[in-house]
Amino acid sequence: MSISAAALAARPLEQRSRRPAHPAGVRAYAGTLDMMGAPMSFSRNEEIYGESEAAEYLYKVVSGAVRMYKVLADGRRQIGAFYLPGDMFGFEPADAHASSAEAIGDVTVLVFKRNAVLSLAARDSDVARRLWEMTARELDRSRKHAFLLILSAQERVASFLLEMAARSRTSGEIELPMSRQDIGDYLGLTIETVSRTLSQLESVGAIAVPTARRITCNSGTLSRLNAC
Amino acid sequence: MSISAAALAARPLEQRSRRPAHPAGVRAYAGTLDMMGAPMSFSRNEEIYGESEAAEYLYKVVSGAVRMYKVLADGRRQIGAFYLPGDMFGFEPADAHASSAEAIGDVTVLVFKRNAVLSLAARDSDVARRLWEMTARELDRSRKHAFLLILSAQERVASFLLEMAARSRTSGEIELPMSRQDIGDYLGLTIETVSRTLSQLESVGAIAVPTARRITCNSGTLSRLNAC
DNA sequence: CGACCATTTGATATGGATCAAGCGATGTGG
DNA sequence: CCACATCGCTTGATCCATATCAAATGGTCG
Repeated sequence: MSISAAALAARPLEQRSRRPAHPAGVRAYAGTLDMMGAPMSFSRNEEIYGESEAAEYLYKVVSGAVRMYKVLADGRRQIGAFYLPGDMFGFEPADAHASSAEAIGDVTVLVFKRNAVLSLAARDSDVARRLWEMTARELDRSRKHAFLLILSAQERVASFLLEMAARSRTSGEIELPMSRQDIGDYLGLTIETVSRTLSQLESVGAIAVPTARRITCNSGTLSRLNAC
Repeated sequence: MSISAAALAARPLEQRSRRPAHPAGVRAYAGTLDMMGAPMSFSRNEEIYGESEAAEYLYKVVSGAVRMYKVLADGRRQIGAFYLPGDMFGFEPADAHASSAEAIGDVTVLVFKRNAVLSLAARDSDVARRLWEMTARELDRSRKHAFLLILSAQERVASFLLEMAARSRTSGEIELPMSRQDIGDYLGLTIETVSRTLSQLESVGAIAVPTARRITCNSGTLSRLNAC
């Protein structure tokens, strides 16, 4: 668990924003919101924002993957969501973050001033609508996540794989950006259980695992084990 | 589990709206949104809306309590949220409900046409902001709920009691509107475990349980068992 | 008073956690 | 270029928290 490394990276956002003029992979964006975003990069395990920090920014993933999580006093960690390219994150009902966010691998995001977005939304009802839609979609994801956590280990892992497959829209083959520990902390399982369950799904022919991070899903068989 | 009774009540919303002109407990409301609400009553275990029904309305609880839930094919049920007087519910990112909602006891709600609210929001940025805030608050609740589900039984029950105590703002004494089964389905535990855990919390002096539905909390002691 | 339903309590079973090794890939220094 | 250290993952053995099965208790309503 790279908590200490992350904590180390927790300096004020301003200091970090030595932003390259045109970072790799950032194209010209059309939407009003997208125009405002400043590109910014984070390296593996670097903290993007920390719990109880002021929620000054909204983020949109350009490349890489992000984990949003909370840690309890005794070290238990729950990952509340993974964010993949195209996803926005950083929404908070309050002015302070209730969770932390870290780069899983190297990550590029677009950063938006929360206040700027909010005041823009106050004037432009279209922006307001999009803001609401994104929050509502996030709510939907969160509810689905909560729903996962009452299922059996096999159902949780199957649902997770189906979710990732759907989101990375490379039907079949998925390249997991996160470790088994991350998966476990997202699903409320230990790494051992995640690993065993994957092996079991493989032996049943629901998936193939050519390398640890690459999984080929048999969506039909997986869905049948899924219970949702 | 009153599933069959609920299913029985699943007739179109229009048919149900033999609304009394001035149902008990409905005061005059000031806000723009509140002005538009039509009061409506539901009796114990009556369905308010069903999964995959069109999400045509938003609701605000006036009196009573509501459970929002999903049921799996094999009968497992998860309650995603409880709504108490003052809470709004029925927000959905899509046009169809992803869950069902039922009256726990007798309930009075105000009903709002979703389209009317949305088009009002498109014109009035203040309404739009309130809509967004409510959705964001709901998101926050959902995340907290997901977080609950990775804790131990004792931590879940303690958190639940603290949440209910905070929401019913009658510090100390809480009157639970829901059954042990409801609590279990909300916390991802069986009724037996809920019951045992309450007994145990009582024996430790963290709570008193004069009657099954009435619980006196020792917030200090409870928080210490809470881990959050 | 009696029937019914919700809740509590007890006995046992089990899925996943924990503890403990082993394995394979990746990277580093000699 | 290879030996070795490291790290992430897998597999095995055992334990424990909670589920399940079963029965007793209590509260409510006819």
